[in-house]
Amino acid sequence: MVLARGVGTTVKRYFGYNGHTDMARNIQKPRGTQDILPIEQRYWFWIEDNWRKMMLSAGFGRITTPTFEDTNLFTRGVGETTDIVSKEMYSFKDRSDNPLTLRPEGTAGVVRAYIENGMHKDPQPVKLYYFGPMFRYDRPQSGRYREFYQAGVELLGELDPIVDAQIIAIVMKYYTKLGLKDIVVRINSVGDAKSRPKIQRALIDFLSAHRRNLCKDCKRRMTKNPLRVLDCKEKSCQAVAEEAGGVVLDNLNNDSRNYFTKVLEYLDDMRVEYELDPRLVRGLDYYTHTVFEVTTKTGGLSLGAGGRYDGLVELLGGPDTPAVGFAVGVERTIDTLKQQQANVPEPMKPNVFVVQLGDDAKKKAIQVIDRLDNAGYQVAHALGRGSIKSQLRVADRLGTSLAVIIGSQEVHDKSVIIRDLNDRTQESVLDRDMIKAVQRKLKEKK
RNA sequence: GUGGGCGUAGCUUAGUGGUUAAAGCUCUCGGUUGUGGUCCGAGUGACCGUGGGUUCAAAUCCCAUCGCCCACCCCA
Repeated sequence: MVLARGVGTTVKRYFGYNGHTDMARNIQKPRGTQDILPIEQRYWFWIEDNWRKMMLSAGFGRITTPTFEDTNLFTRGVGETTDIVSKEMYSFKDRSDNPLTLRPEGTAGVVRAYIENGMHKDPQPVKLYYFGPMFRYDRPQSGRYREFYQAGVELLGELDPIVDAQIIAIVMKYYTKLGLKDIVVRINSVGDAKSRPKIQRALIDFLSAHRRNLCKDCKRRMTKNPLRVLDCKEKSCQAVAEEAGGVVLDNLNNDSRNYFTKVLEYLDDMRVEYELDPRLVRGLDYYTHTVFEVTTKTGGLSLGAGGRYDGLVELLGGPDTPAVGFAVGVERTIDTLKQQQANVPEPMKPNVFVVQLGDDAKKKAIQVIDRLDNAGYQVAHALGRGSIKSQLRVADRLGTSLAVIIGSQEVHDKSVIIRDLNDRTQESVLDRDMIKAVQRKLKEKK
């Protein structure tokens, strides 16, 4: 036996063939992507349905933009120095050498559509929402994927602190409606375009003075993107970052400060619970004024983030237009729903199961299924199975409480058996009374 | 891009050099006529991630590689 095994090994080595060719090797999903199986879909329905309902009732219209766009949209819009653009984009050339990129975020595309479709000529503000996949070449880890979904909302064409507050209020209401507990929105202001240079200068001055206390990443960030030092997690930087947050607020110009104060006032009036976080900074270049991020109170990954971006429309070739938006991180929100064991509705169970025995009964079953379906019932069956036993086992597994059973006797009698799967009682009714009988039985159960 | 952990059946795992790789769950069939959940019986199911090496002998030891998970960076 040992010998036989040895021979097999020899053959394998000699021919270099192990029964499978390279072509037969199983293909796996690309790194950082996921299959969302039927059992998971209840969460996705829940997220999406609530988003749609909330947005529509708040007067936002759905917009669907392309999954890929001209690469320049993102390099210009998101900012060349950002990590997203510099190292996380799925960029490629199509067969005509057009430079394209799978969208890494949703706002740039919406703004492009706003401009391209002349929506700046519509009554302002223009209120839009979307739901769809985004792509970033990240290293996957918990709550992070290369293809991930965002539910987003954008309000363009209005500069008023009330709309910032409204967006925040509406997304907090959304998270609450999903069933999440202990969530909080952290909020900050990064100043308007005019106060930006002053803030930058003050910040660089301040950081330079404390250079020796900064980590090497922050020394690099200091000049390139000083705001980013504020949310450095390096312990050595914490103290400096804390103070630097104050530097930003101190250097807001009057407009920015007043704007921010107003936003906070409105939030208080709306009784939205928020946390002022002078160190909150967003990773995209286009933000101005208000920035905010939603997390659970225990911290962790952000469930969504947003802010005001008054310069973006103009930057992308449109008229000078203020705007504010927010994006929900769908996977992270679902993770949190699970962690908190939130009450997410289960998919509808079938309420009637049709069992058939024999060829004639199977043909009759098709008609019975159709009648039940037309009467509005969720009908399940296992027409491919023969025995009553295996069919009823399926009915059990599905959790159906009522079965309609058809054998050759019933075909002959123009009747069906209606069986209550909970109390194991059953009765025979004529075909023409079937719907009525089913209706009565299901009513009893409620 | 950097660091750590892990890859055995669809799932959860046992098996650390020696017969034909083991179990639970799942799945399929059956437990005498046309009746399910529990129970009982049987069966299907494993390129032991992949490639190479060491050895008489490798799931087990070594190297490489790929994949998954986690953390950093960054971000939703």
